[in-house]
Amino acid sequence: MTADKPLRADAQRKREALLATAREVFDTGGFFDLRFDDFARLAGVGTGTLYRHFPTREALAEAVYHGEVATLCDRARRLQATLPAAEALATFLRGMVDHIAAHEGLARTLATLWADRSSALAEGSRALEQAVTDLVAAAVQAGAVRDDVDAGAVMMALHGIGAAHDRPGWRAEADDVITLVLDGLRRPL
Amino acid sequence: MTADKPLRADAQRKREALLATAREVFDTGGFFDLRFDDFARLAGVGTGTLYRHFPTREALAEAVYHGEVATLCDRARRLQATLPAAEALATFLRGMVDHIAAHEGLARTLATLWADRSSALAEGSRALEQAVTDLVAAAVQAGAVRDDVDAGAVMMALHGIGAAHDRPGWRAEADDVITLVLDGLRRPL
DNA sequence: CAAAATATGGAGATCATCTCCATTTGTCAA
DNA sequence: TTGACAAATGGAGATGATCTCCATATTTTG
Repeated sequence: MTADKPLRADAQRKREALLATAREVFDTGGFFDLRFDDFARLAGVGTGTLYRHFPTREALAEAVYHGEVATLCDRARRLQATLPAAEALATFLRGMVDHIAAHEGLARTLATLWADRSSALAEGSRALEQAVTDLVAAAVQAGAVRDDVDAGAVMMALHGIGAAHDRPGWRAEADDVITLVLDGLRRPL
Repeated sequence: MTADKPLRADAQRKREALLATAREVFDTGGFFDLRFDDFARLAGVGTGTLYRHFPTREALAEAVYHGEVATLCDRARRLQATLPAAEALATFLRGMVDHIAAHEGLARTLATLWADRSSALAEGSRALEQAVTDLVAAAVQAGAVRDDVDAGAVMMALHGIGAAHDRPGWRAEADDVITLVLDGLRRPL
C-alpha cells in the first residue's frame, strides 16, 4: 500500500503548497466551507493538479489530519514514559480537551469526517486509537483502572467531545465528560 | 413562530407523502446518499413542491427526527414516573443504545446533522436534551448522583455513541461508554 | 542535448441543487 | 352549482460546485 513512488521535483513542490494551504484553512475551521477548486487557486496550482494529488476533499483532510494525530501520539508516548500509568492517562485526556479547544478546525474536521464514515479518516485515526489503547492498557496493568471496559469506549467519548464542539458550554461539558470517564474507569470497590 | 397557518387539503397530502417517503429512507440510513430531487420523484411529487415544503435536506431530516425524539422523550417521562431516579436514568441510557442500535438511520442522521452544526437539528434535539437533564436532575435530587457535572456531559457521551455507529465493535463499546458514565456519575465517597 | 517520462493548468463536461412561473387544484361566497 | 380568487403544483432550465481531459510544459534519463 505504501509503495513509495519516486515523486518528481515540481510535483513535490506543488503537493507541499497544497498541504500548506490546506493546513491553514483547516485550522481556521473553514475547511468544509471553502470551494474545493479554490484550494488550488489559493495554493497557486491548477485544479487538475489538485485533483491528481488529492482526489477528494477527504483525502486532503486526511493528509493534514495525519500531522495532527502524530503530534498527539507523541504526546501520549511522552506522558506514558514519564508518568505513572493512571496519571498519564488522565493527563492525556485532559490535554486532548485543551488541544481540541485550541484547534477548532481539528474538532470540526474530525466530526465531519467521522460522520461521513470517511474510511480515510478511520485509517488516520488508527494511530490515535492505538495510543489511547496503550495508555488504558498500561493503567489496567498497573491496577489503577478496571479491565472490563474497552478502550474503544474512551475513543467514543472523545468523539462525542469533538463532535459537539459548538455547544455553548462546550469547555465545561467536555471537562465533565473526561471526569466521568476517569472516575468511571477507576477500579470499582 | 408556530403560527399554524391553515394548510390546503392537497398540500397536506403531499407533505405527508414526502414525510412518509423520507421516514422510510431515513431508517435505512441512506438519507444522505439519495439525490434530494429524488425524494420528490419517490414520493410522487414535483421538485418545486418538495422545496416549498422543505427548503433544505436538513429541514426534511428535522421533521422526521422530530418523531424519533418524541418517542424517546416519552420513554424518558414514563421511566421517570415509574422507577427510582437512579434506575430511571440508567435504564434510559441503556435503552438509548438499544434504540440507536435498532435505528441505524437515526444514528447516521444525528451524526451528520450535528457535524454540520445544523441549527434545525440543535433545535430538534433540545427536547431530548431536556429529558436527559430532567433525569439527571432527579437522580441528583435523590442523592444518587454527584451534582458537580453538567447533564450536557451525558449528551456529549451520547453523541459520541451515535457518531461512532459504524465502528466494528460498536455495540460493546457503546455499552461500555454508558457503564463509564453511570459509574462516573455515582456520587463519589 | 534529445527523447521519454512525468506533471501541469484550466476550459468545459457533468451533475446535484434550487428557482420560477404557467398551469392545475381547492376553497368559499353568493 | 358555479364563478372567482387564492393556494399549490410540477418540471424545465438556471446556477454553481465538482471533476475530467488533454495539449502544453517541466523534469529526468541516457
